Amino acid sequence: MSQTPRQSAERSVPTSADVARLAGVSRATVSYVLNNTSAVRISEPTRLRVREAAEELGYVPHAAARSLRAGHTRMVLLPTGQVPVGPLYSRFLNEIQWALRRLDYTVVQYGSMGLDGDTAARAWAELRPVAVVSLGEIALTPHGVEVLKRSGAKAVITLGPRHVEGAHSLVMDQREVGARAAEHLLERGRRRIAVIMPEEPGLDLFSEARLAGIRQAAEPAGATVRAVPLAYEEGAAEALAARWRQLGADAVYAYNDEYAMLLMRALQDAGIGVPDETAVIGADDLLLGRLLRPRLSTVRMDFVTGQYLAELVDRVVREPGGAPERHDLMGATVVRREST
Amino acid sequence: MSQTPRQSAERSVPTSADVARLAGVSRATVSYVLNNTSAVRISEPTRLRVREAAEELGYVPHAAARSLRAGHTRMVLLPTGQVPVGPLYSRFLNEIQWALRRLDYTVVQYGSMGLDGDTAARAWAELRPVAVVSLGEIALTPHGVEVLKRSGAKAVITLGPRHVEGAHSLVMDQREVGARAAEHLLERGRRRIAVIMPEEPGLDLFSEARLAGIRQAAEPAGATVRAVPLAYEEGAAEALAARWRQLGADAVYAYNDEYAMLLMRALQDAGIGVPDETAVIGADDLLLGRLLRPRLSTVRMDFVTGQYLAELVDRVVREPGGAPERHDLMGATVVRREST
DNA sequence: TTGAAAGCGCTACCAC
DNA sequence: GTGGTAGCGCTTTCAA
Repeated sequence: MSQTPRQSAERSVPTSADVARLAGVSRATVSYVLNNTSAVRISEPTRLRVREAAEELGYVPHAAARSLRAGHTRMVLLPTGQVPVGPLYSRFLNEIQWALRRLDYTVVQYGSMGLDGDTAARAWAELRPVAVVSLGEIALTPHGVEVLKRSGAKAVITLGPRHVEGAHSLVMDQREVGARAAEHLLERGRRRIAVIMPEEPGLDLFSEARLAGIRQAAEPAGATVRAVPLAYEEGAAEALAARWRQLGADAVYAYNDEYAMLLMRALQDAGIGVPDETAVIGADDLLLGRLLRPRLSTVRMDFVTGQYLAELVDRVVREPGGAPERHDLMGATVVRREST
Repeated sequence: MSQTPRQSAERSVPTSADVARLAGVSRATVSYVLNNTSAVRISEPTRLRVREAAEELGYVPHAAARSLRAGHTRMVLLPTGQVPVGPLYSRFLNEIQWALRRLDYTVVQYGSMGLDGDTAARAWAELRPVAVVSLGEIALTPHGVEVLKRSGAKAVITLGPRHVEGAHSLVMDQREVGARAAEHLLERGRRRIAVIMPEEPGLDLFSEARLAGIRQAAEPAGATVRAVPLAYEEGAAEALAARWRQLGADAVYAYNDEYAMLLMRALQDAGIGVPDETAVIGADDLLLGRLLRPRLSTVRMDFVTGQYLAELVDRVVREPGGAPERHDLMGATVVRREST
C-alpha cells in the first residue's frame, strides 16, 4: 500500500468493500443494491443482507469517488463573495437553491472573497461543477469562463451588470436603477443631485453602475450629479448631514433604502427638511423604508426569480450546444412615497 | 474502456496525463512540478516544459481525484438552512469564511433546506468534509454527529441553543436574550408582557428559546407573558396594532429589531404611545433601530467571532482526540434607549 | 533526475 | 442473480 497508514487508534471509514465483506457478497452487488440499479435483478434476501450490513457499519458512499468514476457531477457552484447585498439577494439565493435541489442538483456555495476573477475560476474548476452560477460579486472574465468550460462545466451563467463573453449572461443593468431615480427626481423639479456611494467594500459593481445611470439620465437634462461617499454608521451620516448645505444638493439618491434611511434621519436631525429642502430616494423597496416618516421613495427592481434561473441552468446543462445567450432583464420602477 | 465515451464533439477535459504527454515527461513528473514537491529535484528546463504544457492545455487538477488519493480533504462544510437570520449572522458567516481560508481550508456552504437532521448529516458525510460547522439552522442529532465522524470528519462543531452529544458545542442559550429583556421590562415597572413570535419559518429555534427565557424571568416575578404571532408585513402589524389595547399589554418584546420597528411604527400610527402606554424592546442592536423615534431599546448578544470559531475548528482538526467540549458563551446585555 | 505502477472508492461491463 | 475487474485522475513509493 503506497498510502500512509491511517492512525491506528481510530476505526477507519467503512467502504463498500467492507459492506460487501460483512454481507458476504461482492462490491458490485453492494453497488447494485444501494443504488437500486434497475438493469439488474438482485434477490430480496441479498438486498436485505446488504442493507443491514451497510446500516450496521454506518456506511456512507464517497461522493468524490463516485463522481470520479461517473466522469461528471451534479454540482452547481454558487460563488459567494462579500456580505450578501441585501434581503432581496438572500431571498433569491434561497429560491434558486430550492429550485435546483428539486431538479436534483447539489448546490454548493463557495466563498471566494479576496480572489481575483481568474484565480477564483481556477479554484471553482477544480471542483468540476456541472454548472456555475456567478451572481456578479466576483467579476468573471471571458478567460475564467473558458477555464471553467474546459474543466467540464456545461453551463456558466452570470447574473450581473455586464455580458461576459462565452457565458450565458443575465444582464441586469444596474444603470436602469439610477436612471429611473434620476428621471423621477428631475420630474420633481430637482436639479442638483447627490449620490451616496457606500464605503463598504464589495458594493462597487452595483454602486458605480447606478451612479453611471444617474449621470446618463440627469446630465443631459442640465442637472448636476455629485458622488458622495458614506460609511454605514450613524456618526458618518451625522457628519455628512452637518455639512450638507455646503453641498448645495436639492436631492439625493442613496444607493439603497438602508443608506437612504440612515441619511434621511441624519438630515432631519440636522434640521434639513425632507422632501422640501432635499428629496431622498433609495432602492430595493425594503419594508423598513415604510417605517420612517416621511415614507421613503424607492426604486424597485424586477429581479429574476430563482425558479427561472434554475430552469435555465438545467436547460443549458442538458443542451450545452446552444450559443451563449444574453438576456437583458432588469426592469426598474420608481415607487413614489413621501420623501421625494 | 468500460466508461461510456465522451461526446465526440467536445474536446475532453485535460488530465495530468495529457500534460505529461505534451511535455514529454511522465505523469509523476507533472505532479512533482505542479505541486512544487520539495522532496524531489526536477531540472529547471523540465519544470518549464511542464508548466508551459499545463498552461497551453488549460489544465486544472481534479479536486475529487486528489482527495480520493490523499484520503482526506481540507473541506469545512457550513450547512446553511433557511434565509440568513439577519445581518449579525451574515457578518459572522463572512468572518469565519475569511478566517478558515487563511488557515488553508476550503469553505463550502451546503444548502440543506427541507432535509431533516439525519438525512442532512448523511448528505454532508458523502462529501467527506474534514470538519462540519453547524450553525444551528439544521438540528443536528447525536446520531447525525456519529455518522459524520464515522465518515471521517475530525471536527463536528455546533453553534446553537443546545449541546449536541458527541459534538463540540458552542452553546448560545437564546433564553438569555429573553431573560435580559424581561428583567429590563420588569425593572421599568412593566407587568404584562407581549412577545412577538415571527410567523416566518426557520426562526422557531430562536424565537421559542427567547420566549422561554422571558417566561423564566418574568413569571416568577408575577408578570404575565403572552405570545403573539406576527408576519413581517405592514398589514399584519397594522392589524395587530388595531387590536392592541384588547391585549392589555404594557410592554412588548419583539423577537428582533426588525419586527420591533415594524410593530412600533404600527403602534404609533394607531395612537398608542411608546414607551408610555407600551414599552417596546427588540434584539440584535441593528443600526436601523436607532433611526426611528423614540430610539429602539434592544438586547445585544455577544456573538462569538468567526476568528475564534475558525481557530477552534483548526485545533480540533489537528487534535481530534480531545473530548467534545461544551462552551457556554452567550452573553446578552440590554441597550436601553428611548422605547422602554 | 525521471519513470513505472499501485491504489484511493466506486460503478458498470461482461462472464458465469 | 452474482462476481470479477477495469479504470476514472491523482500522488507517492520504489527502482532505474
